[in-house]
Amino acid sequence: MNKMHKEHNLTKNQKIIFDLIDKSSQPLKAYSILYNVQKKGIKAPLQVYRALDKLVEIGKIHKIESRNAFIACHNSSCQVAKATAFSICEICEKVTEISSAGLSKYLANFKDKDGMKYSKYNLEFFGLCKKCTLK
Amino acid sequence: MNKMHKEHNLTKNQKIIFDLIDKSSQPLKAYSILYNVQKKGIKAPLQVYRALDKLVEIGKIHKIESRNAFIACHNSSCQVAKATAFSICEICEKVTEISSAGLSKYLANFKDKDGMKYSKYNLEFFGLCKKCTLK
DNA sequence: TACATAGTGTTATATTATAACAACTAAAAA
DNA sequence: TTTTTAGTTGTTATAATATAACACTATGTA
Ligand SMILES: [Zn+2]
Ligand SMILES: [Zn+2]
Ligand SMILES: [Zn+2]
Ligand SMILES: [Zn+2]
Repeated sequence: MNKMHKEHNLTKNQKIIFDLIDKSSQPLKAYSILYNVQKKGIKAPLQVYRALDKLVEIGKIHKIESRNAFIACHNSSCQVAKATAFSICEICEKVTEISSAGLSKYLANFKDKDGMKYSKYNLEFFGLCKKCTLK
Repeated sequence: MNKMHKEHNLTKNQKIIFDLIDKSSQPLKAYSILYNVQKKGIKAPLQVYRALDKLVEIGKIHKIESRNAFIACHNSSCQVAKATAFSICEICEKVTEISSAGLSKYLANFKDKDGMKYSKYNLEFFGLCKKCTLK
């Protein structure tokens, strides 16, 4: 069976956990994931964290650092595991992955004072989502 | 006594903890701070976290989200508490606050697909610092 | 003074994450 | 096929990070 670019054969635990995150409309926290997959035989935190680590590594999910939560990648899984940007609503906690060619390009090419370029970044914007702005 | 713009009279605990962070060459973690200020009478995690929360709020320090660690602000304390950018070395863990007018401007004006602007952001770049690049 | 606001000290507890080790599985090398 | 290897699993225990709740104290302001 020939693997396509970026295709990863998830293991059982990885698949269970990815499916849960992927179906969720908001980021999920590790222990909430644990609670939700216990009926499927995943009993310990470490089983969850191991799957999360792997899924992050291969770019199927991203960690929202300011929230200690995990969201499925929606940028075609994900050319940019190393270059992530999110908007986070400070009221309802809705999180959206930003996919902007302009932004990616700007940040990928950003050099600091010393002329140093970076291999990876994570950007989190905070504000109010549309819904919460109208309230 | 008239307060100047951005001047904050730190309380005893806030001052102890700010001084420690300010003197440190790298970001400090909450429990390492606790350990280091116990001789000064700060005995419990909550005393540390309360001071940290306040110092973050007024922009004297920033939290490095991906590291759960705290660093003193070096952008004149800090016009940009709500707009932070750091570079993080993935080998030696050195963290530097980036102060780039171009970057600030770009991000402050960034609008997503829906034309939404954000009131706040945090950006963390990862790579190798100069020293570690040469090794 | 009286009141409000913020900070303190304390104990207990919640939440997030990793260490250590034995066992299993799949794939690839011999 | 057997052997080896790398990766994953299941498990118990524990480390690291962060907050709840409550009584009390300081400080500024009306
Ligand atoms: Zn993505
Ligand atoms: Zn919202
Ligand atoms: Zn700053
Ligand atoms: Zn370095």
